[in-house]
Amino acid sequence: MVQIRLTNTRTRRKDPFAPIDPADVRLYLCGPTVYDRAHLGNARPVLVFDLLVRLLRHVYGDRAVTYVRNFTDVDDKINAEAQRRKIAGSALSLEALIAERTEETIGWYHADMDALGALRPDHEPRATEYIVQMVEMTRDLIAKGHAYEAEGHVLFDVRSFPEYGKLSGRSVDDMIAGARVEVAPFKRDPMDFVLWKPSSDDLPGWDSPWGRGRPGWHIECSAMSAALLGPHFDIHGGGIDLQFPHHENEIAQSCCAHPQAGFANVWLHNEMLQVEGKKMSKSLGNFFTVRDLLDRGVPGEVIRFVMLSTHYRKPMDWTEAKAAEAEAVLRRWRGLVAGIEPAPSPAPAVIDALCDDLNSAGAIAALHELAAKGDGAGLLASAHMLGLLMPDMGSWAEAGDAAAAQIEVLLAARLEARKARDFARADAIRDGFAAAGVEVKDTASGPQWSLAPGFDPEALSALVRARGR
RNA sequence: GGUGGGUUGGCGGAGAGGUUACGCACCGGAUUGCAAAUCCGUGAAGACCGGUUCGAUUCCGGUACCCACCUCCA
Repeated sequence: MVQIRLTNTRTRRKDPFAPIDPADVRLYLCGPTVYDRAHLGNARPVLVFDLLVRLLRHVYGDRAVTYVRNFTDVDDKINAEAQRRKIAGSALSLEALIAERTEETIGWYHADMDALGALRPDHEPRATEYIVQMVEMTRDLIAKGHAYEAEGHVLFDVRSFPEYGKLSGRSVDDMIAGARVEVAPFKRDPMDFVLWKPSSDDLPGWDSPWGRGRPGWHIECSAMSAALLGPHFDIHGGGIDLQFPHHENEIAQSCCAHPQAGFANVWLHNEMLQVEGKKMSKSLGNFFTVRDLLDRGVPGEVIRFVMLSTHYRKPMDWTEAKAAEAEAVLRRWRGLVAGIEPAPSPAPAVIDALCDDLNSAGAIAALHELAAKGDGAGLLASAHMLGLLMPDMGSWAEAGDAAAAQIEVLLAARLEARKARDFARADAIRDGFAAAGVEVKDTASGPQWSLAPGFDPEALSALVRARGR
């Protein structure tokens, strides 16, 4: 069996991956807060974990992997959006407005991630479905002396957990010295964080031993991972920005609630996304969602390819140039594998690259080499390993039947003109193809065509009409 | 101020203590009515300063610059 190696944030090393139970490899990815469309940065951990899950299933078997990704549907941003709709005159109750907002956002999220070829996780728990478990875990943490109640809040006592800060390499004292922590008067220590907080009447809330309230952000992942994967599982991940405080706090909660379990063995964090060399932000005007790109005609497969062409632990720069290059490569490859059945297994070079800390860029290089050798079957099987060249994701690269028929007619006319040595006429058709976004290649076995990025069906029709004159 | 990451050829982007990464672009050749595509081939690199070593772009130390996190954030 091949050996997978992964860089573990906890150990700061690339370690051989050894599952707790090879028959049930368990992963948890921190999912989105469902208050708005997913932006491009949200897609990165999804694609990294998608690749990881595909690799784990390849190595350990399709049924031997359990992949959990949550939806955070308790959040002040969701509440704010619901309140905005209420103020705007909605007749629905606040609870109904919140449900409406989260439902539609989850629908968008599924549609957008599906478009990128990301497999759905085995479980997609919502925070609101696990309030009971969160309350129970909070109660347990108080009983074990790791949390305390103060003014309707329940706070985690960071000083009760000596390991606090280990994941992110910080010490509580250093962080306090940084003087950027919010000091609430009822906290024993400025770094203590909220497990439960009171809700006013205009906010969603649940009954608890500490009154009507709602959970803090971090407790949901501790409660849901324990419920679905158990207190000890294999891999936990997300963006590097979650390393602190979110994952640090999850570790504190889970390890204190289940002292012997160990929580997640491997912590996997992806670096952040940039756009044209700059941080993606609303203020810089370079902020966009996955849907924005899809609507602009950038195929999901192209987004996926660009994302995978940079190693997950490096900052990834989204540029128009990369998208154009990716599109050209995918068109060429799709042409190469058209009508070919995939080989029985992916190329060893591709598996080796992926096993080496998910070296997707190295795997893509190996795909290039397969393509250069003309090994279409190997290319197809190996690309499938990366979720590329999938049969159901190629419609963007294909012409409709009508366009195909028109192109065939024009190709026949050009051939006729060339036979008659009427090169002016033949070249006019060729130029027309180029203008319409149809790429024609004259090969030894006759002309082959494909669609270029700017394909224009109108221009093609006009070309057919012009030929009649 | 604290923590972590980065700096590779024209551009993108990997691995490896010594042997071509790979892709795009460029250049030369084959091919073509001329092209495009394709094929063959050439060239081009590792921020800076030290150290270890027979040998470092790869390991170690320092400097500079960049980025992220430390506050909701993937």
